[in-house]
Amino acid sequence: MRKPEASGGSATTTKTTTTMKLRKGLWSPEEDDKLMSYMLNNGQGCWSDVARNAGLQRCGKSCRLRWINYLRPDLKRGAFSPQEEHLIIHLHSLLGNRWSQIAARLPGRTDNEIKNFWNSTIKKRLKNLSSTPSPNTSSAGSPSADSKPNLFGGLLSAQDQQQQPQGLMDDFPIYAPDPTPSVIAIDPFPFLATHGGPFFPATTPTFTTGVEPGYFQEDESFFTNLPLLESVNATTTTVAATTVVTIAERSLKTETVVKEANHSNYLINNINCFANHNNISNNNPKNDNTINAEVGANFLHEEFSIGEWDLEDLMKDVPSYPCLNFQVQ
DNA sequence: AACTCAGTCAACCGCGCTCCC
DNA sequence: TGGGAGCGCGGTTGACTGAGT
Repeated sequence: MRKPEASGGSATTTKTTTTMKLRKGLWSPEEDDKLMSYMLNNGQGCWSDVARNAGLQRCGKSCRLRWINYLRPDLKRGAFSPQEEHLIIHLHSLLGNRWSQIAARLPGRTDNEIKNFWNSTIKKRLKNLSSTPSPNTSSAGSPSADSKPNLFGGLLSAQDQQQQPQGLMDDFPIYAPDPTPSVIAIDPFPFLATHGGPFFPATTPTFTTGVEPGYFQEDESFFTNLPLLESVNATTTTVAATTVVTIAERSLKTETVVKEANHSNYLINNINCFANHNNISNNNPKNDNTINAEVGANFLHEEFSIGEWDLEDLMKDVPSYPCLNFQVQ
């Protein structure tokens, strides 16, 4: 971050507005106040006019950025929720580095925020995962190709997943439409429910295992309509537990190949790890932040490849939010 | 307490697109 | 049709911060 130039510094000269040196660097609270009150009173217009009329010695571009990334009243503050993380990963797998398009589908988040989050957190995590050998490979002597890294700090193997008793994965949250019908129960945008968002009912339903009648299934819900790459490839059997991993890896342009392995304990560790990550207890999965989704039994154990797809077609059912176009009428 | 270093994130930069004259 | 202005976007920078030593 840059230090704000001292108010009244080089910018406050006797020069005319047009020749006045424009300020750079961090915004002072006074500047924020000016821009905020101007925007609330006048709405968005030509940004150079905004800068001029609001009495700011900033370029219009800087004003625009400050407004979009910081002052906009509909911004959501705070850390990304696990659901948002997953959604970002999923959308990134579909859209690539089109941060603005990803942000348009994450209400209250800015492209800059998402970009930073991706570059600082997710990217690094993926990098670590891609280079993390399986701890069970000590006997094998080399990192196992049978193991599958996940984003949540461990490794999953396909056979682990296959061999786990059904129900073990019940707390593993997913957002991708599963081939099995009884899936998906995450509210990615609780504030939308609170504030009567465009795609969710005014009251947040309690998400429990299985389908919420008349909710995700009947509405044009976000997640059930989110095109999953697997569905794009049409022939791939999907397992929820590996979906995030798969998508993330795809985003790194790596082809996912899941083979059989024998790391059952690892799966358990990973489930617990992820449950902890989401503040979920396997014994008592229901709390205020419950992410409770049932995964199908179709654990992935087949190979699939990355194909090309039509972006517009992929995204046609994914709602976007006009939050980047705030304008006072 | 002092220092180092990695992580975070606000802001800038440059490019490309669109619109208008 | 060409050029300039404005805007949006993605990449990058660099100051700040907190953890580790």
